[in-house]
Amino acid sequence: MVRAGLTPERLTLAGAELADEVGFDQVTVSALARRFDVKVASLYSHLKNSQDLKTRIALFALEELADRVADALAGRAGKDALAAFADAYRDYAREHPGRYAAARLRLDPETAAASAGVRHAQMARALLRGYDLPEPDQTHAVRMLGSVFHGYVSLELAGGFEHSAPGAEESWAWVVDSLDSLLRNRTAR
Amino acid sequence: MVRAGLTPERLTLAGAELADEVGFDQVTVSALARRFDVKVASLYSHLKNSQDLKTRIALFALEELADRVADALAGRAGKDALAAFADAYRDYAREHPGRYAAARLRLDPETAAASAGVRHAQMARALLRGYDLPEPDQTHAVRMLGSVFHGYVSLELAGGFEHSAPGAEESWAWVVDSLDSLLRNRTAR
DNA sequence: CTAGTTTGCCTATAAGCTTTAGGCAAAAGC
DNA sequence: GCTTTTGCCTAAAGCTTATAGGCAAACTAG
Repeated sequence: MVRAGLTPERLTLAGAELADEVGFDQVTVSALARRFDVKVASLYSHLKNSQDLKTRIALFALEELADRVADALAGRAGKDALAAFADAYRDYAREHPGRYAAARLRLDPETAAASAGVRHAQMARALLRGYDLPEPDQTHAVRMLGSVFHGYVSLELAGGFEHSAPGAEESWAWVVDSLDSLLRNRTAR
Repeated sequence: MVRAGLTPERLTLAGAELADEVGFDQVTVSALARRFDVKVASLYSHLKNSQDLKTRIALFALEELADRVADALAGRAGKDALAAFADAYRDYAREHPGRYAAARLRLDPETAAASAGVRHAQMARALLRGYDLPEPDQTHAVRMLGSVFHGYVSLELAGGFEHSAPGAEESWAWVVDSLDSLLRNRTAR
């Protein structure tokens, strides 16, 4: 019989695609095996277990998202950078809802410290340099940006803005604009 | 044999408690049956299925949280009301992480329309009356508040603020303060 | 190029969760 | 007290995770 050519990397990528299609919490070792037309047990040579698969997908998504954000940020500053950062985040979540959900998986501290999550934090700080905030305000601001972006995207994906006007797009612009003026104000104090 | 006295209400409450103990996504019909020392099949006379259980817990949590927010808001206005609203939200999530997660379950439109989710939206709008925003800004602001509160709480629960200074408490105060001044500024325009 | 080793996917199996069908006894109604 | 209703039961099937052990394909050496 011909071998399927399974590797942790291919399984992770396929898992990410599966997550986007059916939702991250519907990603199972069984479903992944079906997708490769292979018996379930075969995957356990490449993955420790189901949790391992999910962690790999999460790390993959964190990397991919960090790359996108980095691209978006390149050569921009101030409000322009803020909007690019925000959009990169939101667009990724809308294009890849399953991967986005994966990126929110709680990782154990060591795994998190070695993940692209670190880059995310660094980029947020780089972005905020344009607003010249003293500590601890900068940290507060990093947390606020993370909260707003994650919160908005998560409510939007959950369909929270679907059944009312104005559209999610307009509110997003308003929110980004508000954050910009907020940060500029905080600088001035 | 003595009957256990199962009802949908008791099962929902026990399910909420279970969610707080082990996490909302670990709530299973099996675990609930164990908790009542009853066979699994017995629960299916009271619950349509596993999804039904989760929906009931979600609706319960939405009600409970709405009650708390209403209490917190009573007799307050302006920044005082904003802080009370924010704290009610965050405190509930920290006391009842499982119920909080349940409250974020995606409901089908009809169920959502009949849920306490409606009250949440109304209270947010009531809160914002103190800032005197014209439409569509008020809607944008409702969405922003929801995003920030949900985002912050969700990141905090996920342990995102655990391994760095300053504490989550201080950033929360900063965020609430920022939102207040942001909203006051928006009014002035 | 063939013999030995490693590797990859297999079958078999067990245990847990969901859900349905049908049974029997406790509680409620008359 | 007798009947009806209700509540929890056993049984069973299908799906998931996970482990153990087998056989053949692919690599590695001589």
